[in-house]
Amino acid sequence: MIATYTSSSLKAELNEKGWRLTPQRETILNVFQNLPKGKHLSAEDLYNVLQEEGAGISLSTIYRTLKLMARMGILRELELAEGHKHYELNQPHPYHHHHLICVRCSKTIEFKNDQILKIGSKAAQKDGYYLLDCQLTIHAVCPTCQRSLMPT
Amino acid sequence: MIATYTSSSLKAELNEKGWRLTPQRETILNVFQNLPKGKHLSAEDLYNVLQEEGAGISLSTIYRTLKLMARMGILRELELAEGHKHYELNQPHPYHHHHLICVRCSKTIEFKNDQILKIGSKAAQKDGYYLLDCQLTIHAVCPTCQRSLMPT
DNA sequence: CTGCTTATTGAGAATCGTTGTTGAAAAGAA
DNA sequence: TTCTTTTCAACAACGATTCTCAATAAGCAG
Ligand SMILES: [Mn+2]
Ligand SMILES: [Mn+2]
Ligand SMILES: [Zn+2]
Ligand SMILES: [Zn+2]
Repeated sequence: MIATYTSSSLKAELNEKGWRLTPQRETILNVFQNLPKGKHLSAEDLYNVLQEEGAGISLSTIYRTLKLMARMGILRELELAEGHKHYELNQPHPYHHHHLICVRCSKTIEFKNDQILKIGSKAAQKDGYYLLDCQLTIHAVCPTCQRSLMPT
Repeated sequence: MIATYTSSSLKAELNEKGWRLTPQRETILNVFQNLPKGKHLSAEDLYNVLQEEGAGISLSTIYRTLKLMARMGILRELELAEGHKHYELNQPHPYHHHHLICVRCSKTIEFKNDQILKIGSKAAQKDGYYLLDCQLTIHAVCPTCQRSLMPT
């Protein structure tokens, strides 16, 4: 987990594995770096953001880039109970955080806890795994949905 | 989180919300209750198991039941990096556990940690959420895949 | 037990997020 | 530059999940 990527550190990390730095990849990383705290983007969200900014990157490239960056540990891939994945920068302590999700309305709250990352690192290390991301996901029912009479 | 459901405790919990106990729901819960430790089932896995057992339950019903039971907190819905969801019984301490997943080959290891559930409960409680499930998911690269020269 | 109301089922069609395929363009090496 | 390899955009294809709807059967009140 690197705190902030620059063009050249991104290039270095890509080249190390035989990949290339393209304008598209640089642009996409930039969007995530300038994202407000607590904001998560789906592939389609990102596509729309880029359209508005005039940087028309194809959906295919977006999907490929998101997956690539998630596998490199640059982005976190989140399942926020909406039928599609969301992504955000994978930042180290003290920005590292977790998600509390309402399974009914999908409202999501972020929270921090210093122990989690330690527990996760230790678990990965114990079996010789190289840690990419460590997320505590809490599925729950929010106060509003608890009050709602509607079942389901 | 209830340790073991019987026909009647399941019925009670369903009826409380205006739902009904059907033979299909009872059968499906039974499959999970008799599943070997560490085994997870996808919707299609479950469909096949039921076919072999002679209890032909339709895929539609399986999907509906899995979602229902996950929302009730009876089952856990897991994202094990294979493009589809997996399910297992949602059991309390000391059976409650977490998952360490290789993002390349999807190999999954289960591990336990007593603190996690406490941390999760506290986080949910703080915001008035009703806890259903709490899972620490670790994305990593397994030793074998680290050695493999193949990128991606 | 009987009948009524309404949740649930099964079969298949439909949806939609994601992945695969292709020829063209761009990056990196020499 | 020139050659080789990777990446791109566009669109087709895929597959997991959801939806639709007529038929069935829980649950409940009498
Ligand atoms: Mn977040
Ligand atoms: Mn498990
Ligand atoms: Zn809610
Ligand atoms: Zn692996």
